[in-house]
Amino acid sequence: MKIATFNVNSINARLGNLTQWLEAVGPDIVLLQEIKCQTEAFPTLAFETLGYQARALGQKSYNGVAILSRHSIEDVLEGLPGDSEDAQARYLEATIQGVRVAAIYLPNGNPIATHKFDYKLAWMTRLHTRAADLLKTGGPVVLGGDYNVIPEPVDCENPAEWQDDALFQPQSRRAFRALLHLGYYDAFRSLHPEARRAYTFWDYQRGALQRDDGIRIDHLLLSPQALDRLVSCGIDKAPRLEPKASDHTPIMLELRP
DNA sequence: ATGGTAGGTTGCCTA
Repeated sequence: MKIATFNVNSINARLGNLTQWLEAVGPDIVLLQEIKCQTEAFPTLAFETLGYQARALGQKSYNGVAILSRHSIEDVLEGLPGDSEDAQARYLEATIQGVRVAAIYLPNGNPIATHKFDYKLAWMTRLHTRAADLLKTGGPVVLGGDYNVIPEPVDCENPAEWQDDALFQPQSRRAFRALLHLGYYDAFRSLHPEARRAYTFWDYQRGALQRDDGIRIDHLLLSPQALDRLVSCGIDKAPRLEPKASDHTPIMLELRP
């Protein structure tokens, strides 16, 4: 079973790019972020035509997550537990073929001297709690999404450039590491410990793509039971090179049955 | 030190 995560930066702006990629690659499950539309406005029909069911959790203008699946989507959880006041659409969880999956759009957190960074860290604390609960089920769990965290210096081309950025702050990196210490595995890093210049995001600005000035911030975290089934994991750079591309590119893994 | 690009909304915010 192939599971991918892809921050599309507007589902409507990316409909052509995304459907082309789905047809070319044929993932079983796709975890989407930044759909940037309201739940009811999600273009479900376009995906049903390609054989995918869809579940979305959106809001006006910003954020928004969704799950596409060739298999039935069950036991959906909308929103990250832990703060009933939080209206931002950043978390969607479901069971597909016995695997518990989550589409995560972790807050960016910039600028760091503002409440936005506090919100990011608080959100990561809530994610930690939820991730711990999911581990206790003892089943396969795949937490995929745009974590907005550069885990290590090797996960960016130019660490100095990110020194004052929320994505590379010690607190952000520590909170990401804490998820691993719970017992989760970074699928890409587990299989490719020595990989360099393995990026999932290149800014639209300053010719970042042309200079390969990227960062690895889209991650697939696996419970031990999912890791046991891990066959492969890779970043597909091709979509980022297409016209009208998202600033992110998908990362995908395969689980054996 | 600044501003560069993209998307959605609306006269600007987020990334």
